[in-house]
Amino acid sequence: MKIRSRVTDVGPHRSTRGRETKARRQEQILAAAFEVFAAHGFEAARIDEVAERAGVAKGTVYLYFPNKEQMFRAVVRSLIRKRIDLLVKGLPGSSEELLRGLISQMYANVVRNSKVRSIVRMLVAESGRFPQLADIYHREVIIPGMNAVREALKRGAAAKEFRRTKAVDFPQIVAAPGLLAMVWQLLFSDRHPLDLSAYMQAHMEFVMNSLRRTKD
Amino acid sequence: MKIRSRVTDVGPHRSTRGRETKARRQEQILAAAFEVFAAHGFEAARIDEVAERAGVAKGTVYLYFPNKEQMFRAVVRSLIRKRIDLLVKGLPGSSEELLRGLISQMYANVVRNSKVRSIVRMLVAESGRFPQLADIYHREVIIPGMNAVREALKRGAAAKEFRRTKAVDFPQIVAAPGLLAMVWQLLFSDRHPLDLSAYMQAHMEFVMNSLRRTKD
Amino acid sequence: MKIRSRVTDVGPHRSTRGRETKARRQEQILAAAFEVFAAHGFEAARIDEVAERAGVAKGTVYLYFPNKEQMFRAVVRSLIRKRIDLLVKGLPGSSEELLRGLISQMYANVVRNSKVRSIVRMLVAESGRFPQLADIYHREVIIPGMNAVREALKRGAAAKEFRRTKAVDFPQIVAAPGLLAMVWQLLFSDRHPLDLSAYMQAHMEFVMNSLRRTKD
Amino acid sequence: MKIRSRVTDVGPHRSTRGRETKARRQEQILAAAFEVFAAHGFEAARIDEVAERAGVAKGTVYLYFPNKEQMFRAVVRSLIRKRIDLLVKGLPGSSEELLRGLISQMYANVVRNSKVRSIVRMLVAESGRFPQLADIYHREVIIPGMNAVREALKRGAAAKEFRRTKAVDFPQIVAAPGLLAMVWQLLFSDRHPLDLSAYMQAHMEFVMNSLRRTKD
DNA sequence: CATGAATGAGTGTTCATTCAT
DNA sequence: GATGAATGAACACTCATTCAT
Repeated sequence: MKIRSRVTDVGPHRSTRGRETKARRQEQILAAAFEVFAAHGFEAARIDEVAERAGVAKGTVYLYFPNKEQMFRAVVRSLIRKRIDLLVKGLPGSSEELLRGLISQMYANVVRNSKVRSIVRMLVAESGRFPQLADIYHREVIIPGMNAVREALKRGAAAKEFRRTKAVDFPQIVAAPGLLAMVWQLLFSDRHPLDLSAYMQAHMEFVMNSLRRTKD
Repeated sequence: MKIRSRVTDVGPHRSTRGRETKARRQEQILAAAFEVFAAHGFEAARIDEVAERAGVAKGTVYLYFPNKEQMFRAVVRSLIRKRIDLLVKGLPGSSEELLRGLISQMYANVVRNSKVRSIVRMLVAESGRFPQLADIYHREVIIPGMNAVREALKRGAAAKEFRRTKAVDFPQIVAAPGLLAMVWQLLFSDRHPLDLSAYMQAHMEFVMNSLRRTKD
Repeated sequence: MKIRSRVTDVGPHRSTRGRETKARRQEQILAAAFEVFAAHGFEAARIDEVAERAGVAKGTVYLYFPNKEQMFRAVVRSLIRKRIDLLVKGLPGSSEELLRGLISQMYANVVRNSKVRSIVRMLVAESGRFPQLADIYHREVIIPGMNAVREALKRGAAAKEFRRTKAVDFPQIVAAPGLLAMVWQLLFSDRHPLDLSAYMQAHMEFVMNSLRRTKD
Repeated sequence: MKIRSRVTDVGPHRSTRGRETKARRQEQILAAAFEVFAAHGFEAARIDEVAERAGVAKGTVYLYFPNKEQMFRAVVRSLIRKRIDLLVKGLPGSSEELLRGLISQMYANVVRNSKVRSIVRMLVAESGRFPQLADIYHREVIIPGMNAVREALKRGAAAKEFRRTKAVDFPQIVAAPGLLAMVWQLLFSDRHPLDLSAYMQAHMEFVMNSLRRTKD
């Protein structure tokens, strides 16, 4: 084990070179690789740039990943893994509250999260080249998310709170505006920004209007 | 070695063919370029492959496009132009019928159209590199589409057919499930196919439930 | 900036282990290096593989050899040294018996010895890069071997047992089939194996027929 | 030897760039590649150097050979093909004359030919990596050569000119001194040159002494 | 002494672009 | 115009060598 002095980081001279643990290095490079892949896509990403951003030499990158492709896979996988549980958290209260909570979470953790946006972009861009990654995403993110929504719809229907709806078979429909918001930000954020708060409210209103049995 | 018939290709003197061959060539190359860009993305696309698919020599491509980037731009622009008007067609009948028609059109012309899917993929993938293209798409496709939906919503509200909804400010929400279906097909089509007909019905039901003032 | 304390480099106390370990390590590495160089040639040999086969870390190799080139030289030199005396052993009996003994030895110790074959291969392959090594081989192996044969030829001629022959000036000629057998094995051993015993007999018969004065 | 096109070379201005036929370019590069491979071996050979010697850009090399390995194979194959027939020429006169002719040819065309020496070096050096090439050499050069010698031995025996010898089973033995001379030149030419003429005479004398039935 | 992580110059190969015919 | 051979800059990846621990 190495004696890592936190103090020296702010020392008179940045010790750029390898002081960090192997795992830390791995993460450094992974983080740098994410940035580069997210910015340019797989093919246009340069290992040189990854190395530079990670603060290591080019060769060092290859001590941690056998090649560019595996590096890309590792990047996407590691990022997908991090968001899963956030979606399928607890399920308390009335069905409406529950569903609102899920949607709210989706916006907080997914739509507003620029990393997640980047993952989605990368998946869309490279799904031809790396279909397995889309698969992982489907299994780890989409399915859990859909199940959570479906559960809420069923519970609401059972409690006569929600009407019966085909959306039980396609819970994606409920979440779709969230995806649209993500894509919107990917494509138009600078020139045609979206008021996400108002958008989310409209989204929720739209969903609840569709589901609620009693009319106001 | 290739069996290349030299004779038929270039006549020794003014080739009798090709008056408008010029324009046709342009289109051939454009079509080939679309296929290649759609399949591989900008960076991984090979001019070689474009030329081969277009049935011309590599050098010829450069007679029609100054470089790869302009070629890409031309491809996307030409494709965007073609779909616009389909969405904003006539607006007859009841508001519900109108809206259903719009959604139905969206599925027929957009969601189910693999070219459009490819455009979306390319836009998502390359919007970092070519932001203007997203702009064009926004102007030519998104805005007209949103206006059409908004118009239907307003008309329905004016006729007391639809309830008042914030979705008027964000007509994207109504169409969002269509986008989701497109992305779904891009990412998961092979391994987790989507029953588009049932999905569209669920989508419509969901929308109409949300908008209709009278309950069934 | 690195804070390198020169003092700590010298261990605080003499390491009790490894007295002759030093020499043993040297040999381990040398043996491993031979295998690797023999298998791949100088340029294609990997220090990594040498270290692995020697059971040491890569850096350790550099404690015993300043660089790859010196390592190669050491390998070849050490191997050349080991075979010399075997050829020039005692010279008893009739000249024919003597010569037969020399040839027999050559097959037993040289032709059939895969290490020697590897040396020859390495010399042939790398003589352009390392001409001194060929020199050593010439001095330590070729010259002694030629002298032994020449001596036998002279003795046989003096005893009227052998006829006078120009081969005295080129004793290589007598041994040449042995070299051919080695090269044959290097190039064709797997697909076109050589029956070495029969070959050696034919070789001896051919030599003796050439040298003997009386005819059978 | 190359048939250098006379006319175009003396053009008004040395057109260094691609004027030559595709086939000619191929040969240029092949010739350059031979030089480089012969000088350094496969692994140490640099494509850069090949290109430079061929007077083309590095990329051009890859228009003619898909990769370094195929280039190497092509080099060796093309060289092997050129020498075959020279060995198995006509078979006139007495058996001794015939055999002397064969040996003489071997020295003139093989031993003294530096290209052939280089091939042998390359085969020895790289036979581990490219065993098929040794195979080709065996089939195209060794076997024909051995057959020619065997034929001469048989004919001589049938005519009672030569004695019966096991060398019929191993004609390599008769030619072995030629190989030794080649290897000698590869290894020792500069520092310990060989008087090839005297050597060849000694070789022939040695062979004839071994084969002739009548004694002088 | 030994280690093995880190380095970075160097190599094979690709590919957008040019240009002589 | 059309061709496709040629170019050379650029990139992924390797590996001998160094050095902090």
